[in-house]
Amino acid sequence: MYSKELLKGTLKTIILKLLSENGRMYGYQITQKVKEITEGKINLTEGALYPALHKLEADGLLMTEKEVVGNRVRKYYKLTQTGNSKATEMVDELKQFIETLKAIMNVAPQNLSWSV
Amino acid sequence: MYSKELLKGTLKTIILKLLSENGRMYGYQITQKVKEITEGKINLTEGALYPALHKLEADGLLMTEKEVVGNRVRKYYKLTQTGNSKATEMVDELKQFIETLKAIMNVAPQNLSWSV
DNA sequence: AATGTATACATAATTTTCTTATGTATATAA
DNA sequence: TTATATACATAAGAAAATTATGTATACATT
Repeated sequence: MYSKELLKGTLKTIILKLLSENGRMYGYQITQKVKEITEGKINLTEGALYPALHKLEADGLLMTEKEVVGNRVRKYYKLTQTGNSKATEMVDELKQFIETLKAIMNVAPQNLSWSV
Repeated sequence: MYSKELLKGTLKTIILKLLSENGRMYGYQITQKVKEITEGKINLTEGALYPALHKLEADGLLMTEKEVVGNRVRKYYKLTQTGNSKATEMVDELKQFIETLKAIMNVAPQNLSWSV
């Protein structure tokens, strides 16, 4: 498990990315999918996930469908049209940010600018 | 410029990494160095940087040296021994986290598990 | 002389976004 | 009946940023 604070700022992008691939998903399914893909290294907590989903819905990026499975109500989320383009945008930005971060993390140790 | 929220959670690691390479740096220099390495894509604000530096010092990861340059006092930060090992640790964790994020961002579109 | 920009530090108010804890409820296995 | 898994939700609190502001020096431009 990673230090929790690394996840900050990336949660919404992760949600949008998963929905853009899977069409529709419900909350618990998202937590399980993330656990699966990351081999348990990222564990989405409900206290982070549900408020994020509600925020994305309130912002018009997601829409919901309720479905009764067994004796329970599941709430499926899927991207709206706006959400779809926003997903592409945010995923692209995150990918670029990742490259930028790598640039920082891999700068050569010591300043070699004086060497010939 | 990236959406600001992406930086969340990575600032301290960036600071520690830069200090582990450059020996010692002062605040303003750190902002300029980040701007340079990232080609302006990441812009550290003072409101984020200085509190982070103070926190790292309070936690014993950084120590300071004041130096008068011209007519101004510069405050140089450098890693303590604890800070040094912590830097390595946090950089490693961030690198792994980056790989995990990439795994999420690059999962194949659509679920192909039914295909032979 | 005044204005703007760069350098250099700092902090306060506010907002965002998490963590942690808690609550409700069904289903199943031990 | 107890624990675990499934499934949702929210409230209290903490952490970490943004935005705004303040101080001060130095230099270039108007």
